[in-house]
Amino acid sequence: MQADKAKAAISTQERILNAAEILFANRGISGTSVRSITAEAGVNLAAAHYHFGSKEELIRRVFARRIGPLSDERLKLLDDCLESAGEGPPDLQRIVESFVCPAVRVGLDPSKGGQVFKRLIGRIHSEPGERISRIVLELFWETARRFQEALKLALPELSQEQIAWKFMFMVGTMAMPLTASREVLNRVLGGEMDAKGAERMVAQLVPFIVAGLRAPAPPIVFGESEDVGHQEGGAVDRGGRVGDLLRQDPAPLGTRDRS
Amino acid sequence: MQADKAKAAISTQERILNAAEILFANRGISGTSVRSITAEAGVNLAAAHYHFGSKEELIRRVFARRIGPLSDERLKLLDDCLESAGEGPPDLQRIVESFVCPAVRVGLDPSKGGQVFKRLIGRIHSEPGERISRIVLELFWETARRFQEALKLALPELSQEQIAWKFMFMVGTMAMPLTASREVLNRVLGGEMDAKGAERMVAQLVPFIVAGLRAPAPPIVFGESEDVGHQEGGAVDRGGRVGDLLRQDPAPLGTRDRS
DNA sequence: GTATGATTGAAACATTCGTTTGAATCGGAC
DNA sequence: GTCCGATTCAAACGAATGTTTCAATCATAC
Repeated sequence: MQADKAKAAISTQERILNAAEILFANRGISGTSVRSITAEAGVNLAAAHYHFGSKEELIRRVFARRIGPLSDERLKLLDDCLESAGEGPPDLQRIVESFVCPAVRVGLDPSKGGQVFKRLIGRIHSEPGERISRIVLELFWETARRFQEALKLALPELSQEQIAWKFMFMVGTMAMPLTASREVLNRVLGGEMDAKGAERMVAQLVPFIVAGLRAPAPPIVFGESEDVGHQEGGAVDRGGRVGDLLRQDPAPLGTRDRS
Repeated sequence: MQADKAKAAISTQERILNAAEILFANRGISGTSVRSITAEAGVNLAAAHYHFGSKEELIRRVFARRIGPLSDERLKLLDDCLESAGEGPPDLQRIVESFVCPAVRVGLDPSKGGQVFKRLIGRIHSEPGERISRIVLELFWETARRFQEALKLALPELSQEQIAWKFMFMVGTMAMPLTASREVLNRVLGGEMDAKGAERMVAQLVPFIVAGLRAPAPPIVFGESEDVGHQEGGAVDRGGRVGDLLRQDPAPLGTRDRS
């Protein structure tokens, strides 16, 4: 009874947002119609436009509802990390965990949509298209800025551009397992993906990112080759081979006929 | 004249594929209509269905045209790498370069669409939706399998699951800068993104991935805490804090009201 | 030249899209 | 009860979607 009441107490707005979230996560945004959202929500079509005005505004609300709390938690953890670091450089791993764990945890909670939120969060960082990326960017930008600042403190030897790229790599590394469909995950992993598997994923993910962030990158040189000092770890470009690889004949990727 | 002839010699099929590629990269797949493709290509609407039968088949052809040569080149570089390694373990950095550089180079070539192909390649690894991910998966799967094998040779101490996750991280790390819209890139980087900037990006990207792959990850434990041996690099989970972070109260991300 | 098959053209197909309309219904305030 | 704003409903709007049709056109072989 109480449960029924609670269920019935879900407002039309929330039901629309919940349905939209599920469909956005599964079919993408352009691939989801307002009609399918209202049908899934069990409400009238006009209700969507009555409460949100337009599909674009509905999209914004769907993402904002999740990005807001997500950003709050990320920034709270980041603040804790920065505070306990005092004057010294903050702990890199804690910065990464502050960014990654809140996003992943939502996918682990079985009481919620489970995979649904996870893929939506993943899509936040991967869904393209000018309109959508602008929505996400404006909601996500403050968090991005704060974490780049923190990375700069933890890795003071890096330039601003290097920080920006590394931050982007971090986002991408995290977004990929979150975005991937269950089908792809099962195929790549060769088995079902469960909550425990997700936990093991994070256990791999954080060290991966931390090591990547710490990796000595070649200074921004204007020549191509140069004896880069520290070979430790081997993660250093060896005399411009990457540059060479990038300058090869690009024909096989170009206008080669494949009619 | 020669140029005109060459221009005019572009078949209708190719013009459709080229236009579709550009629009897919810029607006996404669901966001691109067949009409907009044929309009951009300057051909009749019916030509698309005459040559490709359906939009789905057109999508498949657009991606196959690029993934094919891309996979060929990736695997060729990988074979070179494995061959020169002989019996011993292959060089990890060369494996990464074999995977990353062919994908990035296509975005550096100014004679082609430039950003266009790059974003399409990026989208290959990020565009979701059951249909599309299945298309990409079947085209990409062989390459994924081969590179995971190579990673297993280079990192024999890792389990199959760990290899799978690390491979996924590598794909995500690479896909993010490729997928991101120019607007996002400019915002994050604080300036225009040119060919030289892309080259610097790869110079950061490869060391990031290599270090991430090499990062000692915690063994798959069933308890939560344990003294992990090598602290080198610090990229090791310290006594289950990640696990703790993942098990916190998830309320702020859940059904919190934000009407 | 004609005949033939491949390709293109303009138009329409039925369906779905986002959005709007106006009447019907609901829940409280008075 | 009456009133009124908020909400829901069925229905329709025009535009856009993927697809099909069929005549017109092209290139080429005869």
